[in-house]
Amino acid sequence: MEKKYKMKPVAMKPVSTPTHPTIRDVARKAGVSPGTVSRVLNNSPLVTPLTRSKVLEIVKELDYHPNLMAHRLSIGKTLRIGAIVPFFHRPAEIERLRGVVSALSVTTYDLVIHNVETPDQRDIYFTQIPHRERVDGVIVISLPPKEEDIARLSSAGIPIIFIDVHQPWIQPFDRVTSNDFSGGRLATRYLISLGHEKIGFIGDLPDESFLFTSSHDRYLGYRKALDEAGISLNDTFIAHEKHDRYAAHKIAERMLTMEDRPTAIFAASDTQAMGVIAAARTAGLFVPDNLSIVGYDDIEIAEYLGLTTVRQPLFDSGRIGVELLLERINNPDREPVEYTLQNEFMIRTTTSSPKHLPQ
Amino acid sequence: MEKKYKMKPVAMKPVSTPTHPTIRDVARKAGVSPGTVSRVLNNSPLVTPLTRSKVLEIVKELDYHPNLMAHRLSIGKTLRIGAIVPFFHRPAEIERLRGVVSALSVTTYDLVIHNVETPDQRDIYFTQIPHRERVDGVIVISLPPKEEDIARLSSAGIPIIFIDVHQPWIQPFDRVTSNDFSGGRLATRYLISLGHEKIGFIGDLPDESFLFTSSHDRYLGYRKALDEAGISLNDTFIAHEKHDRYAAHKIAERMLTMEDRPTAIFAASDTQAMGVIAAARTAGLFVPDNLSIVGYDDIEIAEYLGLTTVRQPLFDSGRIGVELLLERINNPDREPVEYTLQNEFMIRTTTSSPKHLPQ
DNA sequence: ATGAAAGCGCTAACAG
DNA sequence: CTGTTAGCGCTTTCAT
Repeated sequence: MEKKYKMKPVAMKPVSTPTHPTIRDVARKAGVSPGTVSRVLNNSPLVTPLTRSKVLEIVKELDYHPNLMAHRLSIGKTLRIGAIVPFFHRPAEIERLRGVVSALSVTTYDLVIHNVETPDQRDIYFTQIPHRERVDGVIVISLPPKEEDIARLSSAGIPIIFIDVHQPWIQPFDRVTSNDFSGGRLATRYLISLGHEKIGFIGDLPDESFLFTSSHDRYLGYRKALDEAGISLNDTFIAHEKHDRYAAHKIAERMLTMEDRPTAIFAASDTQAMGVIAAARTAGLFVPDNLSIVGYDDIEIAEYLGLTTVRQPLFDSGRIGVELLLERINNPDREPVEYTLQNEFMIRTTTSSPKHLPQ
Repeated sequence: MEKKYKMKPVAMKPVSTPTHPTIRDVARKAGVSPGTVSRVLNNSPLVTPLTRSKVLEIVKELDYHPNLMAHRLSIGKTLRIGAIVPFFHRPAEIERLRGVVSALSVTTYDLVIHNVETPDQRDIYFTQIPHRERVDGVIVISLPPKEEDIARLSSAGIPIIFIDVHQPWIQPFDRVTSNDFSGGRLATRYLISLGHEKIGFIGDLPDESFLFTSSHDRYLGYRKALDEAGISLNDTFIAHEKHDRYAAHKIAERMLTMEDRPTAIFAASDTQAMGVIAAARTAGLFVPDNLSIVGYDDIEIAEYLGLTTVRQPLFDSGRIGVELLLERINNPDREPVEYTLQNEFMIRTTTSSPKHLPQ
């Protein structure tokens, strides 16, 4: 009755579904109780060295591995961190993610990545992810929630850290930021200090769907610096285009072939600065003698290109974001903090004083 | 006895640890059994439309979300896919990962990423990850296991797919590949067809630690094409350097300033081709008139640079990898398959017939 | 220091 | 169709 297949004991693929040893198997074989096995596995001090070593021996012998899901259900934590990140192939986001991955890799937390490329996806993730039944905390990178999402997010009661998000309504949350306005001002001031007065700006289109603010803030910094230097704004030197090398290239080319062209261009990102560099070449302009170029971000390729740029600590933003998040997980009642990272200005070879060519 | 704190029922921060509604709460409030709630949640056809809607109503009212860990423990699956990927900031790996993320985003599986930057990490992940208690399947990207790992990997009995791994000892596993040898041959043949005979090659250093083969296979393809065309190998036209723009730049510069320099260079990756482009500029050579350049991969920036290159379907490799993996998860006994993706040759503007300059 | 037993929240027979 | 009842594998009091 009990052994229908007694005659063919090896019949049903015994290998392909090898039922894994559980904590009970270990316990039985070690001659202890499951509780004790659990204790040694969790480094409880309440076990005799002898039993501990005995248990560990059996663990090795059976090649036992604890069941993750059972563990997590039992302790009431998911040990998962969700990351919501837009355009996760972009160099700057990748660099932030690397910081996150790196910091998380030395913990027991898993990272669950959600890539956002459309506003729809953004909305989905912002409503679905932040539930304690799914993750213990979430890291939002460069992606502002809508103001109307805030209530839900905070009532979800789950720790959230915003990296590179500046909307005022996220103040109830932890955040790590850097100052785009001052970065933009810094870059522009440097060009001014070099003697430039005709300074162009190329940044992103005003963004309705994602509410990104970086490019605009850098633009405001640019205006501020000009204003402080008493240089009046020239609209033909200012362009807002898609965040994209091509678009930057095209518009820079137009700008550089004007009668009265800028002698320097501040691009709101290194990606766009690359477009400007190429445009200079197309226009027959030497960098930096005929045109100075400053970028923003200091993505990996910037150094290779010799691009002068405003370096924001991308990797660190991810790393520190994780740290703050884990702190909050352990101490949910702490006041929200904002951790501001300092930019660094990287002077390389795409900038110089304007050389006056023989007319 | 049972209610020690009867007099102070609201005392201990009731908000910061809001105990979430469980399936029982829903059941009770809806006047049904937990089983029934579970059924509607899992779209079982065995529920009356009436009770279903009733239950769903309560679900919404209570803002109930099922506990992931409990669900997964109960069904005996982790619903997790592990990805082991080296140098996950590199454009080609990112593109593969994007394919993976994209394919997984429409499933219930989570992706757990493990970034490998050292042989140690590789070893750790190859021994720890592949356990059914942790993930339901694993995707290995561009990272060959050592031969000695194979036994453990297959005896772990967990579905694994290798993307871009060519070692013969992984044949027991599913894999998606593209043919680097034929890609290298293709690129070189094209240059030959253009009339080039002095064709340089710049590829990676022979790699001891990770056993990467792509660069070497492309090199073999290069040699094959030359051989087929009856062109004899010139050692001074061949360089193996770190996988890196700088290194490629430097070595290309040396190559291009030789007395007898190549008229074309095939770089084993677009990244290295970028170094060659820059070196040409440094050396005062116009591309393509004075120097033709072919890359490999077709990473995003290649199109922008107008780089002629061998396109391998990176995104698709990830996407298809996921598909094959999920198929195997559902059908563990299927024969191992190899899915070979076709390369595509992208002719752009860095290649032309060699122009004979006036000596 | 260790064992026994209850329970984490869900699913899946099994009855009815 | 729905309710009841065992688990899934681990942790954690509570006794001893």
